[in-house]
Amino acid sequence: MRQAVTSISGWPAGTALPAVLVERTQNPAHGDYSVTLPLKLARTLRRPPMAIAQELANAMALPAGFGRIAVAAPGFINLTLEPTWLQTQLAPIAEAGERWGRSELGRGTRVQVEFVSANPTGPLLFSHARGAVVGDVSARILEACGFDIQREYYLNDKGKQIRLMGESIQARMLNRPIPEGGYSGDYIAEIAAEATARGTAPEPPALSELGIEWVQSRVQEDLGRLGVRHDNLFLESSLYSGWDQETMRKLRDLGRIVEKDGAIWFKTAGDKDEVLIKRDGYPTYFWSDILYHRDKFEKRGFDRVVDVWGADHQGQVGRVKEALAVMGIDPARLAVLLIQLVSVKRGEETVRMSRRAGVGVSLKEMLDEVGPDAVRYFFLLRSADAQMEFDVELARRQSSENPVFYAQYAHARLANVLGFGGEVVGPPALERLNTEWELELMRVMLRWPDVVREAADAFEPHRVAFFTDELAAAIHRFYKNCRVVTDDAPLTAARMLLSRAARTTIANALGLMGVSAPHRM
RNA sequence: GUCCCCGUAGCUCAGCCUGGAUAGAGCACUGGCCUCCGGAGCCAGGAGCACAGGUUCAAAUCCUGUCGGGGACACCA
Repeated sequence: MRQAVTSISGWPAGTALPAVLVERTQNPAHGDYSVTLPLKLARTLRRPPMAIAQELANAMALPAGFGRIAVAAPGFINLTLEPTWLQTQLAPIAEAGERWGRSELGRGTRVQVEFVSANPTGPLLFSHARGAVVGDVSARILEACGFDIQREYYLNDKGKQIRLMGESIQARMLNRPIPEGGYSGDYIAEIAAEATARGTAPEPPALSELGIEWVQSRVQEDLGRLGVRHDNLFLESSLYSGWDQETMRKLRDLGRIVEKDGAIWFKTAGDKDEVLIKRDGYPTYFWSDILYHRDKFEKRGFDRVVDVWGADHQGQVGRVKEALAVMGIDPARLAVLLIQLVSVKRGEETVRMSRRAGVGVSLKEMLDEVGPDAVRYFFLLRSADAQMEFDVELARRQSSENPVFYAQYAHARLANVLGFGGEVVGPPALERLNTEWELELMRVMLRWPDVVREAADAFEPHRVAFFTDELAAAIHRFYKNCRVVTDDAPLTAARMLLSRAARTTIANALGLMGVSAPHRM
């Protein structure tokens, strides 16, 4: 938040006065907000920071809600929210219900979030779930901020790997050795059995099609259990019925296409060109990515696009953005979230997973073992750009050591006490909500709309998880220290209202993460 | 060799973008708390910014370098 000031002594005449930036304090002992401008101006003004702070503090006009304004060494201005103001916020929060924390910042801006998009050559690995959760929750957060969101799954339904899968199934059916680089997992045998049962011809094209269908139904099943759904399935093959030639023509006209060594290349600004169509006639992933992203922006008209990719695709980001820029599409409209590797720790054993290596623990297995809530919450307790270790034993523990239970229990406790308290009689004595635990709880939950907005701005869903953890702690402390239902009717009514507002907030936070908010556990 | 991410408590991680006032949490460990709305909880305790320079009134945060872990640099997908 910014405050305007009309003058600062010593500030050079004729130049614009700086806005006074009011920031949240890191330490609650210093109040809720602080201003550090005096420290920053001290040198320019050649005045002691404390004197500037004093002057500004006297001159500042503050919005409603603030009580104390204090100057502190070496030159801070500290602002504290008035308890009476905090208390009046409770009814609106409880009243807003699911709308509490939502905003219209996006104003209908169309954003596509594309995530998972795993090759349909095998069931999902647990590592895919991280992208699924980050993508899904990013989409939910943007929706909460009023953006118009489409969730898309990009399906690589053509190309070498798909043919290879068909050949692998065929080999299985005919009891021949698996081809070089082919697929040999148990699911290939299952698909082969299905093909035999259906009487599908043992030829790669038909088998590839069946394989994709089989794998996709498993993928959808796993994602469904995780609470993740997509609005649109986009087929890579659809890029190759005219759009490719049209785009090729455009790039040719722009002088960006060269042919050499029997391949077709994209001329980059750097010294290394990139292959689009290989000598064997197959397109590269780069070419598909160009066609696909041009389709998103130019054909379908998304204002912004968020891609959730595995970190091993890091090298692609720059190239795709360059190609977009060449075609006149502002690359800043594309945001790529690179999801770092996940390893699974089970006791002493650690299994590292890499999409490329194609080995590891299946998502299905983890869903069976720890359940969707723990999978989602654990992924969200890490920022996406850090590698992480997933501790299975901790996640599956149905006890206090598990952070997902801590948050859910806070919700269940409030739900329980609200039921226990029954109908509220008489007006609440809001002014009596003045213990440190009650005020702390109010302060934490009033941050909720900012948390949502910041998580949306930065595409950082983990902020919601960390907020949830903090809120849960404030709820547990309040609950332990302030008995809600007593003979004192006005106080009971006030604490019931506080409980309702807090329950609303934590329910919304859990909801935004796609984690269930149980009324009893 | 070039580029990207990471290095914070015994372990797993926030905080870094936008520098501020004693650096946070969970797990583990130690000691307390159930006549009372749910003890899956609360209260108390110790311990940390990889290293070296620089910028600044102020550096975990910005800059440079070093070391360590992971990833990317294919007519692979």
